[in-house]
Amino acid sequence: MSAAPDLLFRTLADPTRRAIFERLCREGEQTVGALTARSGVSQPAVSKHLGALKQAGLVRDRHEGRQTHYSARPGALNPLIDWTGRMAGFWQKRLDALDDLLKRMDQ
Amino acid sequence: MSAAPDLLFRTLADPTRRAIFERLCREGEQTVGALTARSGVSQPAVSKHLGALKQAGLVRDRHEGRQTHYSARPGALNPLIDWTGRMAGFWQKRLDALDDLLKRMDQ
DNA sequence: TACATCCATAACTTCCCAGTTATGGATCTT
DNA sequence: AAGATCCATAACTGGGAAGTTATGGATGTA
Repeated sequence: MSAAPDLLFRTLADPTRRAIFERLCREGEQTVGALTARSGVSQPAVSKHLGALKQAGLVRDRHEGRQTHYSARPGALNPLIDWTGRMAGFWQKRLDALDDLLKRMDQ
Repeated sequence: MSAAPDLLFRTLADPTRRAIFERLCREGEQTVGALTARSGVSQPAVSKHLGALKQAGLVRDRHEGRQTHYSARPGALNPLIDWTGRMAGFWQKRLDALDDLLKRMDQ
């Protein structure tokens, strides 16, 4: 069930897509048009990225008339935080084990 | 100087490569042969992944005779932790601003 | 109604990258 | 010295994904 980090890493690996997500985090809800304006790519490309972000649970969309508003869902980053924490944890655990060993050797 | 997260995300996006890094975190230093044995891919593929991990600063290598030992460098994950923290921070900051606004409207 | 705007999807092209096999240098073994 | 083992690099192939243009549905506006 470690599939969550995989999708998150894959989704955030693309710079354009990550930039869109960052903008949504910084500036809050945005329409597709607003995001397209300063993205450097075409509108369909932005829509596709937003689709990927949505599938990864990183954004929400809200329809209002003919425009769609997207907003970030930072909670979706939790599996990423967990993963990094786990990696650091393994490291620490092995350090502790080494520490123990050294203490036992010391006496 | 936000190039660090980019390289990290790109490097960790590949499942095989991330699995190698995870094993190094969990079990500590490993030779290329040991990593290849349970990786599901060929030895050259593993070498290539290790090269990518090394270039991203995620692993160290140590030569000993004809074998090369690789070990994880969890400190390299710091830019990732910073990035996620920053995203969550933006979110929180906007929540606080909203809170302020509501308070001012309330009185 | 007719036209314009906003967004999503389809169809296509291009390019990057993960994987392979082949090979060679370096080191250990006999 | 000869053979075997470990690893890295080169050369190549295939698949996927990010980008484009074209288009259409839905909604707002004249």
